[in-house]
Amino acid sequence: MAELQKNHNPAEVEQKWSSSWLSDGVDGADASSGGEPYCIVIPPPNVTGILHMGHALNNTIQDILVRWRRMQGRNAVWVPGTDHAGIATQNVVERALAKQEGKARDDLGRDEFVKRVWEWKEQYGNTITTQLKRLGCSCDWSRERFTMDDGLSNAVAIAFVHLYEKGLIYRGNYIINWCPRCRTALSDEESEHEESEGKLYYVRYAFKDDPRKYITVATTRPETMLGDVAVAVNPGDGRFKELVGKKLILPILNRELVVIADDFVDPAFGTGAVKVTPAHDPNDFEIGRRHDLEQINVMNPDGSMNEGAGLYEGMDRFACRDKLVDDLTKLGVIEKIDKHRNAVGHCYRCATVVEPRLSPQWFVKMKPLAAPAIEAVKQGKVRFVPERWTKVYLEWMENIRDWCISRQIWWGHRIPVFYCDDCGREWASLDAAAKCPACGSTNIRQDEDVLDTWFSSWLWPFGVFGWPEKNDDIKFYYPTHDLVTASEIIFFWVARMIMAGIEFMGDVPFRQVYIHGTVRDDKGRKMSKSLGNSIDPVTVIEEFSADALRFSLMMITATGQDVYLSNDKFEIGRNFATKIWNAARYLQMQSKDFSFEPGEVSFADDKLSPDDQYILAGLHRSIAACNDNLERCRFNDVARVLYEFLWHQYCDWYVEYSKSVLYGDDPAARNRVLRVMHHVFSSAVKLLHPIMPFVTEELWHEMGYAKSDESISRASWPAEKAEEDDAEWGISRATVTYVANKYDLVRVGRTLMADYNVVSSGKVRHIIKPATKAAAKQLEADKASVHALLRTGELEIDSAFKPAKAVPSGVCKLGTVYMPVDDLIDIEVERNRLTKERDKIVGDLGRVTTKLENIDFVQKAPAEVVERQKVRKKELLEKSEKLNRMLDVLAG
RNA sequence: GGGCGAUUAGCUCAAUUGGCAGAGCGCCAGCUUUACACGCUGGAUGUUACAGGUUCAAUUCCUGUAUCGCCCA
Repeated sequence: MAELQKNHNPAEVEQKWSSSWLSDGVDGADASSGGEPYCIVIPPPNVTGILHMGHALNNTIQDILVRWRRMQGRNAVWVPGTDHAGIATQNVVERALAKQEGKARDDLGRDEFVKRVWEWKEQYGNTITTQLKRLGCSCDWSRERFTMDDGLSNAVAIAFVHLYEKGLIYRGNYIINWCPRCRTALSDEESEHEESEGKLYYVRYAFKDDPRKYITVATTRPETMLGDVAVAVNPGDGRFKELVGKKLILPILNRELVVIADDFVDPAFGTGAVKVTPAHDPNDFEIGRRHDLEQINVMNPDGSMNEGAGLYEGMDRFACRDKLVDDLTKLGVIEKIDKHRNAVGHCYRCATVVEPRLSPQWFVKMKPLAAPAIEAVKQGKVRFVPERWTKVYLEWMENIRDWCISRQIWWGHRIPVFYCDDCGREWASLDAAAKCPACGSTNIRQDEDVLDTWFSSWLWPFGVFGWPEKNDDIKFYYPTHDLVTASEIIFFWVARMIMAGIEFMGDVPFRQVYIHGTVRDDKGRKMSKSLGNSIDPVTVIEEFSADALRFSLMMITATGQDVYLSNDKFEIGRNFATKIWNAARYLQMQSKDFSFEPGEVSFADDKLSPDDQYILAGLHRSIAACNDNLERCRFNDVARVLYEFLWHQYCDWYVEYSKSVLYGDDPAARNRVLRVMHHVFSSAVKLLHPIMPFVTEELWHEMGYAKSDESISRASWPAEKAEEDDAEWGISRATVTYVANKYDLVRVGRTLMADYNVVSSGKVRHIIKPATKAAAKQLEADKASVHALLRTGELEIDSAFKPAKAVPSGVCKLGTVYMPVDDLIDIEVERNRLTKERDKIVGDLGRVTTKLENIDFVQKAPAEVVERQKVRKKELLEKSEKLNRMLDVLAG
């Protein structure tokens, strides 16, 4: 064994293993190897993306799951890939084009522009996957997919044609969410509502037959009045009863409007009369259809006013609003302008205010797809963790609306629908036909639009395996097991994948959905570029290490709760890695002439010391706790268990104990302790591997645990042992309890030293007066360990000890600890100390006694709980008596 | 307007089926203890947001209030 370097050098170590894993393909998986499958598909990050903390959290969790399952012996695969992110990517390339060449996409034409996007993707599109590799993600990179690659493009076309022919895809002229900056339609989910302070304008529309009379309508978007065709009132609203059917004159444009009655109108909102603009508002659109009203579009795709807006033509919609309000004021028809809070839709890619716009678009009919997907979740075929998200999912699914899937951009899967300009035939097809299937004309063309990016990602869990091929991979790995994502994506992606899985594969795409929290800054704000409060994971990796980033994230992320991050949090993981490194160094230094091979280790033939038994039992409980918490996606508990075990059980106690043996001269004992240490340490390193892959891999090799250089990620996960199994190695429950009490006793002794400031004098002497004969026997047999742990100059165990004079002392279950310090004792200080402790004990005793005197408690509480209180009372009583006796000595 | 979540030590968070409220960081005191100062030892710190209720027993279950956050309309 070569000696470990004094300090852990994560930058070097992580770089080394990262490339080693990639070149050896240790993370690859293969259906033909059989076994029990375990599969995760990555939520494909945008190809334009760079790693942010949300990704770091999301992918760390997936990596933990997949590494754990792999070590358990499952045939585990994690399929990576990226998403072509239509709008976002097109925006990026358009911006670059404008900046570098001063050109717009129209200057290049469709084919050339798409070519440029591919070039961009080839050059920059691997940024995020490279970063995921630095994070340590054990994806099977040979399976990397892209939503625009041939396989997935084929899947998209097949899915489209299938739904089209089934009548679940239709084209129609409806009000959709339009982003004037991206100049495309968006789905409802892509329009993010944000509450803001707006205004409510009250405008008077005069009657045609009597211009002195008018109806006042209220609107938040006055510019749309240029497209007004009616004014609507509620049919039950007495105020307007006589006015229905009368004609009004629209100010400015002087268009004739009719007053209509429609149930939709809320008499309590505004004035009870609303203007109706069927081409610019979804509700007005519906009213218009019911009343057969004209649809007048007054805006261009870029958000400027068109010729329908009369003299406002060419103005931007917001400039038009100002000017129009100005002009209306001059006309004297603005009654008032109120402040009004309302939620306005914003484009999720560029935050531009979304414009409701009438346009021909493609839609997926969702209700028939949603029904079985609702049923699947209700039947538990897919489980949400935490469970509360089930309700959010069901709520949305039960009120689902049709999905607008066409986008007026060039980067994406082009809609596979063709039109014949001669006979008007429309058909969907996988291949571009040469002529019209109906009339044979060659005067045909393909639809110009592309599909929503989510129309390809909803096929991801089977598309990545080559669907519609029925190959071995898809048969073996589908349905996948866990899906890990954030709550923001439930509607966009999770729900749609469930629908697609059932529709196209006949089964749900995954069994469990783990929804993790959102990463926020330490003030609770979402991390965002514009706020400038993001912490860049790559910087954290460089400053602290990927292991530190991963461990820290897990340590502070409560299940499904949001994470509050600040830079100093990463010290947790860094310090922990260093601690483990040093524990390894110590063990290595002690093992110069000792070799250890992990695997089937048995201590059945050893006479294990109490400390040995305690640490082995602790390991067994920790393995069980890790498994249990991993099963339940309680990753912070996994991290906590390992931190506590390795640091506070193994390092604080066992390593310290080991010094009493390893620096001694009993070769058999040395051998036994080294075997225990290596077994415990190598097992713990394996348990830690899913969270901290790099440092554990390094130690696995450096400590000589790796058989024929095999990666720790392929080592077997430690076998779980129940408490009753401990007996096989002679580990007894009583001894384990004794050791816990011994550590208490040691702490009492150390406190005496700290209180009297004699910690490093080396001259101090401790005397233990055991509480019972059994304790005396145990302590006597275990004296060397107690002596070493206490770090005292001299230790006596004396059942007959009676202090002749005042001696600093402390009490615990195993007995009383005395520390004679001639001349040093300040009787007053000691009396205060003991009195304080005695008072606390007496207080506790009082509470326990009250409880036990309560007949209801004794009768109704479980016997076990009552028994525990009785035991506690006995202990407290003994302790208080001891303390009283010690106080008597002081007084004496 | 509807739904969900949160409120526990100075800070960030735990506390499993209701049964002695814990950890990390920070703070205080002391340590060149032969793996580790990214460390060791010891210590202090709580009206579990508020008001009721159920219960032998409530941080935990129920009702209401307040504040903050998120989602949907």
